[in-house]
Amino acid sequence: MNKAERTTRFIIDKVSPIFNKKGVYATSLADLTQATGLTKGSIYGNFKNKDDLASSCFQHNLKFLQKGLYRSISRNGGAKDKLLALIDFYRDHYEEIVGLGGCPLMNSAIEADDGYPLLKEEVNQVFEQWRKELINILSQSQMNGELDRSFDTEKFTNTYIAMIEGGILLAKSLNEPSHFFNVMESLEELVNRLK
Amino acid sequence: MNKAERTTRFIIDKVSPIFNKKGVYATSLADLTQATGLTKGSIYGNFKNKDDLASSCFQHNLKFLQKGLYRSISRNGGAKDKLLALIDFYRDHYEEIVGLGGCPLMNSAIEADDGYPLLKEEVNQVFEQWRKELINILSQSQMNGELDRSFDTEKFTNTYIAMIEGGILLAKSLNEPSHFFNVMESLEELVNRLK
DNA sequence: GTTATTTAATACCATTTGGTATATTTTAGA
DNA sequence: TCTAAAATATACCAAATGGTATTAAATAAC
Repeated sequence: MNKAERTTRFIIDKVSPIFNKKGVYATSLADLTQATGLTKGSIYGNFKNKDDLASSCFQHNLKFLQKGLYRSISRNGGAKDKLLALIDFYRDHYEEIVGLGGCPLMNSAIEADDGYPLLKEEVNQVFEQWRKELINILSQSQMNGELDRSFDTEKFTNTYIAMIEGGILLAKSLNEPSHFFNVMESLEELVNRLK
Repeated sequence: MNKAERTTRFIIDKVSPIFNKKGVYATSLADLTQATGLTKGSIYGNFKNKDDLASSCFQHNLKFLQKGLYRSISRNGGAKDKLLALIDFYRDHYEEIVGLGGCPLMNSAIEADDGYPLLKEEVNQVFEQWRKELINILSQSQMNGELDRSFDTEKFTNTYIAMIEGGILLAKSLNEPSHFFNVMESLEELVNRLK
């Protein structure tokens, strides 16, 4: 890893939480130079522009959650086990997510949704990827006979995602982690009741 | 209603959806003059500053949803009926909410959550008000005997709110209303299953 | 219709914004 | 160690920002 790669990573490490907390637009270059201790010239030597940096940071912020997703769904067991494992992942890392400024997918979705087409496209891809993976394990579970064939996999997937995101929103806003754990309990019951 | 009041309302009408879509910070005074056809001097004659205007617009954007809440919970019947009525309200007005730029509570919560303490306080109050009202009708329902006394009213309330907000987020981001209706179906089943 | 007052438009301000061309320093290879 | 190349800092720019003091116009009371 040469110098440039090292600074590139350094910048992403320092800047990612700021983008996630304040939003890309509201974060000024001055914020970035202050957070990194570098100058504008240095930052723009490693990134084409603010959007380029923002995109890298978005992907970086997501890596953590994507790891959790893939670790959960690649575990042994049926669909229920995987879905419960993912719930546990969110439970175990709730404080970490809050510390980083909340779910980057939600934050970016809100910032991007009316305007900001570049970021919006990235957000959509991640949402769709998430949906696809969940629908997939539920469908497989239907073929295995674990779940009934009449079961609406997409509907459940949308509900599952909505509960996680909505739970984070409510709990983080009110600074009351128990609200999130409440929602995760409900979701757990929903998963356990699947058949 | 004198001239000043009329322009004040006119400004709020024109500006509220912009604030909700773009966010307060990302909305420039130029956006405001363009949207209203008025000049900065005129706008600042009616509002102390941008934050003052943003606060008025936030309240204005919420009025619509609050009306839906209070119409639903003041209807005749038990807790289930009220909760189902509110779900129907969100179903019936989903497109309207999207057209306005999404749920103002969610949008403002995300923008306010790290920094922007003024808006954050308003967001928290609305969230708490919503929670209070739902917990209230569920508690009353427990006393009436409609619901079991062991039932966790707060947990259900948090889940209910999370599903609505999460559903809007997912569906609006992917521009797929059916995702929201999916989540509302799940929520409806959850309510119907209460006992 | 005249006038006092309220409301809106104009013209301006200092500051900050994202971005860049150039100069300097640091790095790494010979 | 010397040097070419790469990485970083400096100094600058035009445009846009939120905000305001002042001027002009519209309103409402008499």
